[in-house]
Amino acid sequence: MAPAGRPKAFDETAALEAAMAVFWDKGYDGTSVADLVTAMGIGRQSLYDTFGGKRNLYLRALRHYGERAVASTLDVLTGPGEPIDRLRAVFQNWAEVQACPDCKGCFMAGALAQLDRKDAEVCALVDDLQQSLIDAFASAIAQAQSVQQLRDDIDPAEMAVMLTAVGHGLALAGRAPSNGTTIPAGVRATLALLGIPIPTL
Amino acid sequence: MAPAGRPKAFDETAALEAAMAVFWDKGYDGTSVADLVTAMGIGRQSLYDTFGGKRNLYLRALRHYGERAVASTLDVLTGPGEPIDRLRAVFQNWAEVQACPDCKGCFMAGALAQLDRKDAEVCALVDDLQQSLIDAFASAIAQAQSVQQLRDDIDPAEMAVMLTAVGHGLALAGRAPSNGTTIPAGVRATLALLGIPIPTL
DNA sequence: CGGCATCCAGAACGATTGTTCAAAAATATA
DNA sequence: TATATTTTTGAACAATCGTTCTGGATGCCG
Repeated sequence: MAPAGRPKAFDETAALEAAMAVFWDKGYDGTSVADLVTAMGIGRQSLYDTFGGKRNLYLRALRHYGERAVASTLDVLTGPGEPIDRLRAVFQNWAEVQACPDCKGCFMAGALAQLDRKDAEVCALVDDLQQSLIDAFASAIAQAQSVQQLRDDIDPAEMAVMLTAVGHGLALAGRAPSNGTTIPAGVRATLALLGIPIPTL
Repeated sequence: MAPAGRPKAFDETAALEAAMAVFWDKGYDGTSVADLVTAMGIGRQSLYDTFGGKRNLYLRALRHYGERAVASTLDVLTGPGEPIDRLRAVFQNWAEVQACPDCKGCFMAGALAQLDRKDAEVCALVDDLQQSLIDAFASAIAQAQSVQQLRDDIDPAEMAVMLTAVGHGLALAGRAPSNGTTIPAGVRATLALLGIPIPTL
């Protein structure tokens, strides 16, 4: 049953994504609630009623990012197609996303770097996302190895850790102004090192 | 000629390193000048007289980090010994440093992630440090390739970008609580992928 | 219609921020 | 000793922060 009263005049997830964009761009401490309300296009009171304050809003934005961006690469890794093609697709996608001039890196990586490590809630959330990424990588790697598409002298779990580290490192480099040339170079070297043929990048 | 007057009662570089530790741990926005003066053990006025405020102090801490930590791995990369041994030494050193329980990752990586990208001064400083790291890696890689210690089918510059990305990614992961197992795993996979034999890690 | 839930605008809250001012105490050089 | 410079302590600055309160307008439900 719908509650009696005036319905929300704004799309909650749209507002959440707007907030995520601001946090993504300026970091947690760098964004004020004034920035948020103008970017989200809602009143300050609505922000507190709906999201419960700045910190809760940030946590929701982080979860939303996990359900969107992380889940999308998760889908690619566990999707159909040859396992080696899925691995290549992930890195190619990352290269495209991160090399754009106004790229802001990875929201999760930024959260990992700038948030208080003693904040248990954020640490747990980020750890979960990162672990699910590593697991998906590991299983795709194991599949590729089992069909002789990838050298099998390296433990899939350890290789998965390394590949996510590459992703995070490139996402960090994506914040620098010179990302247009460094990101594709890093992706190219990674794929070459894995023995994955590259069409053109 | 020494200036007439009461000499400084504190060691300037020691205070700078204390400030760097705080910035390193809590980030720029996360540290207040009150945190700084207590950690540095000096008066608030002395901080402004000697370092010229919070922002200048942060810039000096960043430069100091560049002259210490970055320069030390630079020395290893360009130092004596077989080129492949120097590459391995760098990663082993990183693994040791980052896997300790209270590791704070890489100061430069943190600066890259949390500082305003529009801050030209910080961007230029970090870019310089990163580029010098990449260059040192590239030349060590090229040397290793020229003596058949490393596969030579990959461009040294691109491989260097990838390796620094791995370093930054692992430094980011080093901030997470589970760094004790993930960091050595990532380093192991990286060295194995390069075909560098690993003693025991 | 009448109550309820939401919206917006704006003022105000206390707390903390980075920074500066002021005066007394300390120690070097001349 | 006298002068100059720095140190320390403590107070105060204006600005911004996240948050809450107030009031009035709006629209769905029963």
